Amino acid sequence: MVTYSISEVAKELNLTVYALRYYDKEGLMPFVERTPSGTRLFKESDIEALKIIQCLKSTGMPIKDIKGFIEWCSEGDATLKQRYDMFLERKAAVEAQLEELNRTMDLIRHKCSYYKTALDAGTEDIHKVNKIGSF
Amino acid sequence: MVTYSISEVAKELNLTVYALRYYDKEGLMPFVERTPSGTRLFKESDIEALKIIQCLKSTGMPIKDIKGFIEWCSEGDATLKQRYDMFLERKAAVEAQLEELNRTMDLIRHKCSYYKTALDAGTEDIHKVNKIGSF
DNA sequence: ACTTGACCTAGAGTTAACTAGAGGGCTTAT
DNA sequence: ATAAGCCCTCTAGTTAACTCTAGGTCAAGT
Repeated sequence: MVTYSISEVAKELNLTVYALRYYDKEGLMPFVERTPSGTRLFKESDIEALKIIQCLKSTGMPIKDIKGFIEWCSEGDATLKQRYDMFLERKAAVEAQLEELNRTMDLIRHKCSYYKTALDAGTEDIHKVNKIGSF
Repeated sequence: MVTYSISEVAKELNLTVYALRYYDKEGLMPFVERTPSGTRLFKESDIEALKIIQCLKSTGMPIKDIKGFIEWCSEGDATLKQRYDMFLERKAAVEAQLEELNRTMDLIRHKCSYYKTALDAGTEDIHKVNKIGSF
């Protein structure tokens, strides 16, 4: 079976070996096996699991909660409902984040055009004065 | 002129008075005036500025950088280009975040349907076994 | 006059998620 | 057999962004 070293995995997933070892210490990777001398050997399936972990992290889920999910995974079918509910909740969280980020984007775009206009005019006054001064 | 107390502003913007004072200490609110005895008096325009600050924060911009922007604002038209460029950069950052969040959403949705199927079947094996076992 | 409640500053404490350094062990090429 | 390069653990340090506490001021109501 093909395996990967910690630094290969780090490179592949774009994170540091420190971070990977930290995740392991926090209980996010109980499935990763070791050589007799203690070196971690990552399987393809471990890398897939780490991608799920990265996904959950990017929804804003704290590592402790991700650990809980990993534990559910190793408890088998008895925890299917919890895991399903967790993903539904994550989905709602991401939807909310997307909404907020879109609102943010609107404001940013508005500011871009605000400053474009001001820059073309050479002064910000164009925005302040006109309302009163145009009459 | 209508003014607001720090706790009114905190409630309005959905943050704590601690956070507001922290922002002030970090130089994000040099424009907020005080009574002779030192109490902050927030104007309507201050609240608008705080909304921009919140917007920048939600793009992932650190407070130190936001402070830099606030300083540019008080330096007048000489910094128009910097401010414009900053918003363009923020726009790119948010676009990248939206892209990642959408990728995340895809995976989450996939997991939702994965667990829905498993839950209906009563076991996760439905996903593992079928590929080999269905023949 | 005095109590209440909101305000203030300074500074210490908290939390999450790393990040780094010390000290040490395999494995491989010279 | 020894040096290089990667691996390990343990523990301490870092950073951002708050969060809280202590000790004090001030204005309004009773």
